[in-house]
Amino acid sequence: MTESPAVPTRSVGRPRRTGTAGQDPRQEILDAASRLFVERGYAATTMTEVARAVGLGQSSMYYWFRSKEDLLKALASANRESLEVAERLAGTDVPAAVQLYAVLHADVRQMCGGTLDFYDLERVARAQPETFAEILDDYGRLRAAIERIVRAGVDSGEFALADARLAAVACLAQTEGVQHRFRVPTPDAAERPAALEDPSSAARLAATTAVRSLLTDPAQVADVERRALAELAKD
Amino acid sequence: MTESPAVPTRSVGRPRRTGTAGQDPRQEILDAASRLFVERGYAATTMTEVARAVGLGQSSMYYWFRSKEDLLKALASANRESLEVAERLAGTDVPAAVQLYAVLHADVRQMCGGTLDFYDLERVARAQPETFAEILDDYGRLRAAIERIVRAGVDSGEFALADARLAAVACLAQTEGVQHRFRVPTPDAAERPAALEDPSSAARLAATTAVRSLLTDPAQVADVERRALAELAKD
DNA sequence: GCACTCTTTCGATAAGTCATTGAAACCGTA
DNA sequence: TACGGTTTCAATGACTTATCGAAAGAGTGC
Repeated sequence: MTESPAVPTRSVGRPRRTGTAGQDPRQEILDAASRLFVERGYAATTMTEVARAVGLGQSSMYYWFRSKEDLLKALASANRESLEVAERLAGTDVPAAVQLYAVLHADVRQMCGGTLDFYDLERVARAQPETFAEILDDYGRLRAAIERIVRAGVDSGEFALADARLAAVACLAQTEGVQHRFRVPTPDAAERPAALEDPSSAARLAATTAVRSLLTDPAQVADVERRALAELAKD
Repeated sequence: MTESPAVPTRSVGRPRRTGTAGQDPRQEILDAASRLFVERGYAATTMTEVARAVGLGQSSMYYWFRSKEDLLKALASANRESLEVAERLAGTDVPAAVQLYAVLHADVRQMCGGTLDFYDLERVARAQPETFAEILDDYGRLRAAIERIVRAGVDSGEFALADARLAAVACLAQTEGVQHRFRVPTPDAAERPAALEDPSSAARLAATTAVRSLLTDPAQVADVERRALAELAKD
């Protein structure tokens, strides 16, 4: 019986009332919070509930995280995958439509894959701009990148004439809206369409819709999608 | 001095500590709440703040409204203008693209004109389905109406082949997303584009984008817009 | 002037939230 | 066995929504 224990239950510090003991409390808190945030949403989840889920008292939560917002921040994947995609494709001769599709697809996939509703995160981030400076900054850079791509597409004739700034806002509104609808069942409680079952499907819907709304020749959207997915697979 | 008082200050019931006296406290509460919800958002506004704004004590709020959600509900315009538009155009020979544009335009205009963020309202409504049954029901009917229009458009050849259910979700995601971005400054704190200054502009952006993403021939969107706005002006 | 009702407001209070603080409990080690 | 480091807890504060009974006025009939 000299095996390494399956449950190390490392015992440092005062033991818990519940008797439980995790090997990595911080991670366990993140896991539980992640689960609960998905189930009930950020605002409706209390620190007491998260604490109980990992066998801790409410006040002990604040040993591992300074605040509830801190917990949220730790769950928010800071660096947007979509930004990396945008920067990787920036200098290349990949058509603007393909670039836009790839960026939007990556954006939606990441948002849907995470445990947080984008709008929840946005609300808290806007209330604490210093704490979430990195995330807010990333958002601005993503918007600027999309704006550049749209402008390039208009110049090359791929996209119909449009206000690039407005088009970028519309693209992001689309991705964020689809993300929300992916995460939250429709208000009328109708079942979620099968095509919104997984993050990739949601990403396809949002990217296809947004790119199609800009294309001069919408028939090309299938081709654009194919090439964009190929680009994304290059990682 | 027998003039009707400019400020009736009707005096029924125990006088207020503040000395103030409104002629229609319920309406004054709604006005103050409306203003504060726009400024700080629903969640961040406390009943105490609303009470103070109208010169009442916190607990007196509950004489006029059963709860904070009740206050929200009173501010949420129950019947969606967009639904009336959809029903009015339903049987006519107005092209599907025009119908869709008109419905989405009306939807966004109403959402942006109101004082509540759609997502705030949705969150509360989902937590209290019985109380907000009417609103949730309206949402379902709107979605169904959009689905019908999309289906008709695909049949007539105006729209490219699409899953009507999914397309409807994408349309609503677009309108809701644009509404949110109209209401809340972009997270990166960049100034709001001039074209998002008023509800009608936001409505045009969302409707144009959504309809264009469906049209077989996107060049027709200008014409569709013209006809749709003409239809809306018929009221 | 005096009860009586009706409307409206208030103060006190309950229960639940996030967050802080100082003490307590356990480990390893000198 | 005393001491420092780590982790937990109980107690508590400030703030929130919400409830309750009492209180303060107007109007009415007498």
